[in-house]
Amino acid sequence: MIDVKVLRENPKEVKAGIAAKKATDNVDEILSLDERRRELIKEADDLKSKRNTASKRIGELKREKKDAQPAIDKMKETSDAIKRLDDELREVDAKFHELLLAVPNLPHYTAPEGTSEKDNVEKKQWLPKGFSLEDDREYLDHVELGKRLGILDFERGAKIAGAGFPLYVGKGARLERALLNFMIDLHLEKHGYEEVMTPFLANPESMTGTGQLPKMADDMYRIDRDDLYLIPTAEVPITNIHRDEILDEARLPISYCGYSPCFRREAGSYGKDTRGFLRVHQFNKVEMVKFVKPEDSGEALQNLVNDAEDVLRALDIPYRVIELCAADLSFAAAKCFDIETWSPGEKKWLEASSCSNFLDFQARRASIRYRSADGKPEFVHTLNGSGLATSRLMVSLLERHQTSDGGVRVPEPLRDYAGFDVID
RNA sequence: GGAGAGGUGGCAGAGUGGUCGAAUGCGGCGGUCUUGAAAACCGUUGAAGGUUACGCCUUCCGGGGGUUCGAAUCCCUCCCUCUCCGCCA
Repeated sequence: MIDVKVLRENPKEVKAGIAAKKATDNVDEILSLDERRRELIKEADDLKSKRNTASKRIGELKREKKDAQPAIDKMKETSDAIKRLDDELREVDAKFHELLLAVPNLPHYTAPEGTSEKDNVEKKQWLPKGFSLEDDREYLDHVELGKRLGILDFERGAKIAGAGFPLYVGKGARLERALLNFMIDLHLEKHGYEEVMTPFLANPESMTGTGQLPKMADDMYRIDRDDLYLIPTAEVPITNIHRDEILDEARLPISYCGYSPCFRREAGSYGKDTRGFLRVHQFNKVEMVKFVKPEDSGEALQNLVNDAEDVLRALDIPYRVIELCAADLSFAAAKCFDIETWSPGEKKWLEASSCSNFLDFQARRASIRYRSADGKPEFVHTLNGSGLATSRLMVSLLERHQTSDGGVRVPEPLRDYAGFDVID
């Protein structure tokens, strides 16, 4: 959530940020509601002050066994007036909050300008030794490989739940599990994260806290009778661990890492990237989340990206890092780097990670604060990044490490986890 | 799922219609004492909003709504926690 004070004082900047994100500009409406809201608060508060004084007086009269009726009759009018003002305030305030929650985070001033994903900036490319993107070798794609080796069964997954719900079989299932465990252990042991395992369903408050609601409502699976959502990412439960808390300054920075399945309806993207793992309704992901002091979030984002990259270097998988331009930033993000892995079978880059700095945007929505040295509670900055999502990572892994005879060589760091060196 | 009990400040725990933002204890912070520390004693110690100034006002006792001149206290509703029973990985 954006700071109302910023909105009041710099409406032009806010409008520019909204425009850069190609979001709906409701700034003027918010400002007029804010003005009305403050008028009502002032009027009501003044009357309440009166009421409190008179109320005390009535108490005194009663105790002295004097006639309090005239005072009570008079108070009735004041009370009615307060009720009317509070009723209107409630309406105005609800609308005000609703609109405020719909304002996206503003792009960070260092985020590249741009009008679409075409303006994203490639920051780096990492290729394994001896690997070339122009390799003219014939690569089988992951769907073909998975079928031949009997490790992925998309047809039966579809039978069980529907298209986009993958079924892993045999060494496929075990490789997936190995991958997840390897990534989690790497982040815990080498990068200093603390592991969490969270609920995979979350309530509307949590979804609003991280910014999935209200905007992404149609992209989530919802369990109507319990008013719960299946999480689209572990970012939601992990960030909400500290919702409505004031943390001790000494506890920061906090770095959590956790596995979760992710559920996405992918509404509106039917027919796009439908093959195999490219776009699925359920996938596995290891997520990293950080809570830091405001002055540390810039550096924390760099570390987050590096922690994710580390996985790919260890697995010897080609990747590149992209910085998203303002127009391509998600609703809550101020700055974001995507990591894309190379798919030799598809001959294209696949988004396998997204590392974002939200500044105080989520913290404000979820009320996550810390007590600073001078004793005043302040909002933390939150960040998160995939480290990484296995679905697309699995595509790159299988295709990149396939052998000339149609098998797959398991990257060295995964062998102990998997219990085998090759799939053939 | 059924029955019961309960949700109050960082924690524990009083408070059943008016002087209650809320006793008391613990913890935290500051001070006195001390060579230093402990103990003891004294003081202080929540958040949000409004106004704007460093003062005043308002709100907040699980969430929401209501009754009343006035609600932590009464009513309705939802959520959560605990105990017992049932079911179950």
